[in-house]
Amino acid sequence: MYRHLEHRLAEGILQTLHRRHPGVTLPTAVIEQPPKVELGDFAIPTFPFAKPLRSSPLKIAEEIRAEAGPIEGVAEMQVAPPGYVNVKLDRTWMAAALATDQKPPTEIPPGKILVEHTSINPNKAAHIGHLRNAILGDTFVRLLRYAGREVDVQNYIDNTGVQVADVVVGFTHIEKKSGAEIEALTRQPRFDYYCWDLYARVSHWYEQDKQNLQARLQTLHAIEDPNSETAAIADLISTAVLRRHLETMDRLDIEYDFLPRESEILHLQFWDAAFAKLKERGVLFYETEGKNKGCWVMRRAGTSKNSVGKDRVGTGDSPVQPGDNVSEEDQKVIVRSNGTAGYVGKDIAYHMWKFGLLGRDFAYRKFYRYPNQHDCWISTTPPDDRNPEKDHPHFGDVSEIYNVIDARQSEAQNTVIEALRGLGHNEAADHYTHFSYEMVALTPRCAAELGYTLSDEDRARSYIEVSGRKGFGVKADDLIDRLIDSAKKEVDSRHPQLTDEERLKIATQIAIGALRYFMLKYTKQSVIAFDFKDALSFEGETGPYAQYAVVRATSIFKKAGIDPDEFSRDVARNISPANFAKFLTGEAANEIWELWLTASKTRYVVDQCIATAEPAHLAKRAFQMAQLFNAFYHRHPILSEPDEKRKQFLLATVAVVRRELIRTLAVMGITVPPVM
RNA sequence: GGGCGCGUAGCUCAAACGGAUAGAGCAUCGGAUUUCUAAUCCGACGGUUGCAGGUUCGAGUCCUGCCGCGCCUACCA
Repeated sequence: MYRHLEHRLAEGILQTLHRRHPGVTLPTAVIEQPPKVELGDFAIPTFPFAKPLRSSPLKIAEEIRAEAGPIEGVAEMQVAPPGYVNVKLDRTWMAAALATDQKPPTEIPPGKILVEHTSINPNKAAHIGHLRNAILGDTFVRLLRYAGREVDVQNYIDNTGVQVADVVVGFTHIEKKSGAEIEALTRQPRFDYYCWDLYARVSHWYEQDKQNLQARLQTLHAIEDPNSETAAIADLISTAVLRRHLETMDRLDIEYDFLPRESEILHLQFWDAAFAKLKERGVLFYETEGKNKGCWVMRRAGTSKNSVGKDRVGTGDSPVQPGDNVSEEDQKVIVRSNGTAGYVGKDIAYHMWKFGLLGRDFAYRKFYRYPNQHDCWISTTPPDDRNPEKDHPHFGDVSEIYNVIDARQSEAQNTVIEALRGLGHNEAADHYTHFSYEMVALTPRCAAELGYTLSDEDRARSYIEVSGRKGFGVKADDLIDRLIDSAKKEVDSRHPQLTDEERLKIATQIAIGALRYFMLKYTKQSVIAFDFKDALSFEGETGPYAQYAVVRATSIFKKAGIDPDEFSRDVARNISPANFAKFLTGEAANEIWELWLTASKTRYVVDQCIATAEPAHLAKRAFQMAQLFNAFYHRHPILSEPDEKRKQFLLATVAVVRRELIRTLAVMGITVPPVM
């Protein structure tokens, strides 16, 4: 509702100015929020209009105030020096709209959006860094869906790369296990933990004797032949670990629609199709000398087109031609001299498929069914898989994509975008968003707590990077377990009358709320220095704080014997919102009005999060709303309120805030327990 | 060397598009409940937004230079 009024206001202002000053080109009106509610609900700085209108900001503000006709929902405008128009909403009108949950119609842009997130190498357990990725990605999916967009969620599985090969080496060369023995192990609970340790041992084994790296090369090569015993073992392991990852993420209510695998990108010759087009358009060129001799290379994204070429200095943006002078260090090898495509090459092919530009498709089968009966599909290769399903959803061929991938890969991501551009797919490139975020590292204290010995240098750092290769990090399931244990202790002591099952369910909701909030409260570009003390906190700016506010709101209704949703419907039907007027006017009402105003901004903040690709705004908002509510709760006893009309008004306030807070938390993937 | 990012209170972080007195949480100290459960609330303390210039009516935000830190810069993925 707030967002709707903002648009209406911006238009009204511009119309007024255009009417008064025909023919003058004006910048779009900036609508801001005044620093304090007393000042108003919207603020329009008039400074930007001063120059084009050759007038003073104050005069323009006065002009807007006097000349703008009535705007529905707006009660009054005030001029504030040095140059603002402060706009006050018609509080009663607004409250009526909110209490009855009116949603102005919105235009939903056409086209499907594909969000790729998680994409963990299926060779070891997920760790806290992967949690950040999945929680950011899943929340972004929920944001888009809240805004009415159609979204496919994909989790890319690199099941044929070095990392999987390394664990295969661990099983076959270090542990010397047979296929049958490995299969038995995959049935163990938390097989991914087993791989976590083994992966670290393999890295150590390589370091001990460089000769051991031969095993990696052989294994990597063998995996590419789908009929080999090694490929079968790799598939066994990666599939089992993948299943574990899905289970881990399922604990956090994170679901996927489709799991494209690298094995299919290889077997279905996606790369060949892409390679042909890339050569044809001159995006790739064959290097005939230097260290990249014999490779097909591409200009690295972000390197200047005319910084190196001897005869091309200053010639502008002519396209790269085969044999063009791109210095060695500006070259990105896409196809190795042995003819195999590297990671970026396969990624280009995959992204052409995402946009429906490749002319090929995966085969599909069902892989994982969630408790809510939602199916997650996986890619498959027809000759090997005799029963790919004919009746599958249509994946790919989308109009916009978001790739949740950490900041370290931004260059690779930009190279894929440049390749699309080079192929002439500017439209696709423009709708390709690298949803970049920083890593989760450990505080030195946390690292020490985990039993790692630190150098003096490490101790002085503010954070230390985790390393899957070294087995250094906090595993996702371990963290979730600890959070649940910790929450369970609190619930046990607070609600001994509940059954253990009930208490565990509540503890789980609290744990997930704490974890998801923790991962969302930092902006993406901030490195999270992880510490158990912060992550296990349930007080202050945390998920449980916001959950608790909702529980309080619910308990008021419970005590009164009223169903909050039913109450809201009754407000819509029976109670004239005009009754609210006297409780919403005047200085004393500002504090409660602020609560209503905040509650009106859900959609506004959702749009802001999407526009900036930053879910942290939403977490901030949930906390602010909970904070305002807790203060309100403390200040205004509701059930004991003697004035019946005022009591109804206060209850309506609680109902609206509760509803919007539940919605906001739901977009973050956080549910609210019945009691806390 | 080049590319990207960061530097804000003791600590961890906010402040979309340049806007009114730079805000939270934690920590520290002091207070609040016979009430709809205190996982709560109120208050105090805490700032030359790394440094120096510039643009602007206005800069934490934009530009230039410098200092410090991180990541990327593999025929790995």
